[in-house]
Amino acid sequence: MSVNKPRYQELKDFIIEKISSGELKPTDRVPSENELVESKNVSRMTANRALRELDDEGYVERVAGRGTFVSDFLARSDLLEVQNIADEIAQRGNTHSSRVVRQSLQHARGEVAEALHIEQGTDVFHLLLVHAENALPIQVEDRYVLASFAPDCLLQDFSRMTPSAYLTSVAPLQEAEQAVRAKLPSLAIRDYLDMGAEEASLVVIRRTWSKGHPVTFSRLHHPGSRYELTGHYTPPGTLRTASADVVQLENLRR
Amino acid sequence: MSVNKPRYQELKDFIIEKISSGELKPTDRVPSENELVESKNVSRMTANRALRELDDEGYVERVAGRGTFVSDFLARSDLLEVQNIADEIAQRGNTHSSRVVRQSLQHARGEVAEALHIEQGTDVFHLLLVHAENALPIQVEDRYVLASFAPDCLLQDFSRMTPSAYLTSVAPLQEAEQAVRAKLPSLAIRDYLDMGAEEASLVVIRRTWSKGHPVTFSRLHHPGSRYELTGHYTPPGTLRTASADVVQLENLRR
DNA sequence: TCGTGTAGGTTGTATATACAGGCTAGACCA
DNA sequence: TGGTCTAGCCTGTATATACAACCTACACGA
Repeated sequence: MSVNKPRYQELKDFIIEKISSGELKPTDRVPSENELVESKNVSRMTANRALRELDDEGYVERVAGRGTFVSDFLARSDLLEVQNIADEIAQRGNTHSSRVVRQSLQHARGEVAEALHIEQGTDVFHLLLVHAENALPIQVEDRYVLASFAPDCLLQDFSRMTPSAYLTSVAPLQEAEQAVRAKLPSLAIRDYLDMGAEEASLVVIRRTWSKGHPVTFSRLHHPGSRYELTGHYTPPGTLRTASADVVQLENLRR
Repeated sequence: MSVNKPRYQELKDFIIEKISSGELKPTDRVPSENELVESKNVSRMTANRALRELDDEGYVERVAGRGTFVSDFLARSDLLEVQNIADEIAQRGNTHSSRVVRQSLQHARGEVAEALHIEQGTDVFHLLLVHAENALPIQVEDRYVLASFAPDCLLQDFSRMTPSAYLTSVAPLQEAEQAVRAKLPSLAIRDYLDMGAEEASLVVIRRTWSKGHPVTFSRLHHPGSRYELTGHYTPPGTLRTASADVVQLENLRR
């Protein structure tokens, strides 16, 4: 254990703690370099390095002349881009619409309980939505949300705000894990997505964490003939994604 | 155009240029901070920032007391990890084997010519391999390689070294773009992969750049019932995460 | 009232300096 | 010969200082 960590790292941890605890929310102003010089008794260059690295890592955004501000997760995170299909569709200049098929309280069982790290029978909300791009169905969102995480989930109108937008408003999502599979769709899925008989579906299975615990588990079904996931790599290591004209999401990274 | 870029950025560009031009190869020693102070007439802190950021970005690795060295692309790039299925299989402790179905010179047409940004009829090598994990077929690699990029491609024994390992030995691959799709396999693919009649395939379509030009285009077909792509995201913004690799489905079968 | 100008805070960069700690080759000694 | 020690290079961090550019609120004047 590094008992003696560098002072710039202490500063970074100090800021990160304020962000992840909720004391500092997106768009909030972060102490300026000079304020850190005062309060933390460090030189300005040390404060500068801490804030600059937090900027590089995406925690904050800095504007010369104005200050340093907590990043707006909804606005800039690629994680969110992956999650919110409404934004993806809007980015392509198309119209998003969605239909809520189910919005109910259930007791978690089997795979869902396992994925969310909860006991069998724990309360979860079950959401089933069909998302459409220009009226053409493009995704079936089959989602389970830990009830204790978002108690007022049943009161939301998810035809107006997507579940992922709602969930990120409840608390910042801090980690996500996903798997992509190819499957033949069930009859129900095929029906929702208006798919042909000889068509495969692309399924994204995703789990999202907040504050160290998984809070939602979802299966996103897409018609294989109309949907693809795209990714773009630039070495070394880091992946960036760009929007394309086709229906797209992005996956992977390093 | 930013005529005046910061001096630390000039230093970074200077080093990156030496790396991508091949003048500095993986594991080669990079000029030390003090050497840059001398040769570039900057302060040590400026040289330090340049080298430290190159380290953060993965271009180089620094060892206190020894120096700064060019990263070994093959050893650490996730781009490579994603590409070389043999390594992925080995990482899971399993045995990789592959069978070369086709290894021939062709004239590029249609989609291939378009993907590689070349004229119709330009020489390309066509490779078709079946990769197996513990003797179970897992991937059909259908790859086109720009002939001028790797002239001795037909002489290679790809049952011993995978095409991607060979290609990265010819020149570092600097960029990759991929799309993931779900499809019903053709009869040939289904046969190669030993798939059932009611099974979808997961297809990764990838294009890789070297020195600013696309040099290979490939379609990687996987059996949908046995394989998935996984990814792991950690916010904020920078999806700097675990490798995106092909993983075998185990307990997730239903 | 409305526009202009500016003072002062903020980030961005660059330098000089200092000390700590890691690593290695070569000097030195037994 | 073989082991030890150290000088000298390297990175890692921290500070003090300086100047530029940017942005905003507010005072000022037409």
